[in-house]
Amino acid sequence: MTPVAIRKMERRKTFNDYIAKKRLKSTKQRDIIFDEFFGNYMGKHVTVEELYEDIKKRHPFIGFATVYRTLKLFMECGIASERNFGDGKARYEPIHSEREHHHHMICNECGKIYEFANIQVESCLNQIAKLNEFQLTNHKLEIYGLCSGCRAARTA
Amino acid sequence: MTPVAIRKMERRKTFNDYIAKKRLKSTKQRDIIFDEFFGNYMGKHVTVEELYEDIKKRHPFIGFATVYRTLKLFMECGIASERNFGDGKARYEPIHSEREHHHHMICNECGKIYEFANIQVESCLNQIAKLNEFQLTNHKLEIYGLCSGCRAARTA
DNA sequence: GCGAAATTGATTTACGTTATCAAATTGTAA
DNA sequence: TTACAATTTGATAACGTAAATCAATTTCGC
Repeated sequence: MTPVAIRKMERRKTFNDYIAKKRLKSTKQRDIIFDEFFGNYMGKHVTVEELYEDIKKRHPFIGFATVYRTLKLFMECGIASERNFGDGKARYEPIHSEREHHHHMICNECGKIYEFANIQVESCLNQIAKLNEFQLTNHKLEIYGLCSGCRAARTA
Repeated sequence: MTPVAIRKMERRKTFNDYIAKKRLKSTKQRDIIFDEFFGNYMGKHVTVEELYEDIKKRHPFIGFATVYRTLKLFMECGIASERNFGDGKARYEPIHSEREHHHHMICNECGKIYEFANIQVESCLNQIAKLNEFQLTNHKLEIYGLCSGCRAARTA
């Protein structure tokens, strides 16, 4: 089994446990949305609309509101994260692992989103939180600027 | 003159220069919004509505759209920054100084916003940008969690 | 299978932000 | 100062995302 498949199984367990704990119900819509989201969007940043359009191809009976609600559910149980890069649309991303937090560099010119992770930053933040007696649950770090490609294009 | 007053004057000059460079016009509405924003909201994070309501008390003739547009103008010339803490409303903040970048800790319980600055984080980010050939223009860092007060209240 | 509770999906509603446009204001050049 | 072009204003409409609504359907414990 590939690492991605294992990760998907882990998320599935977390989701099922959450459903059970909260006395929610397991439905085929939630299964479909889960499969689509964790099958095709690992490492991606998808808007609700994009995900909805994608799912509709194979499952035309699924409603827009259900996709919305299910993504919120994924967030609640901690298997997805929401990001906002300033274009007005929320973007959702399956969480890879609890340990490895990563961040984003967004190019102001072409809009491409690059990911990076940095241990130093993480330990800095933990120190800061500790110093301020703040119990850290999550954090977001975004760098805006010009990617190497657009920079080259500009000077050309 | 207080440091805050000096800073306000510096921002004023930046704004005037920007107006002149772009061949825009100096209006009494812009003056009023500038005074209010840089007079009462240094170190605060104000929504457009809050600022509008505040201004309306003394200047009932000012329009909502004008406040919006003027804040965008402040952003364009780099004397204000826009933040989004996940409640759907954009918040604006006068920029203290070009050098000292600061960040935010947001309590998930009481919603209070705490500020912090950290040189180590800044240098980390500069390194990361350099490594990825990314030309950094600005960045946002937000820590979400539980502040010490709410943590104490929860265990009590 | 029964029934309470949750979910769905189509739709409406809410809300923050942006666009529109006629009227007013500003800056400039004569 | 006057005239004129360009910008700005303010009220309102339009827009787009997210949330709320609600009857019909589905799930799940009994």
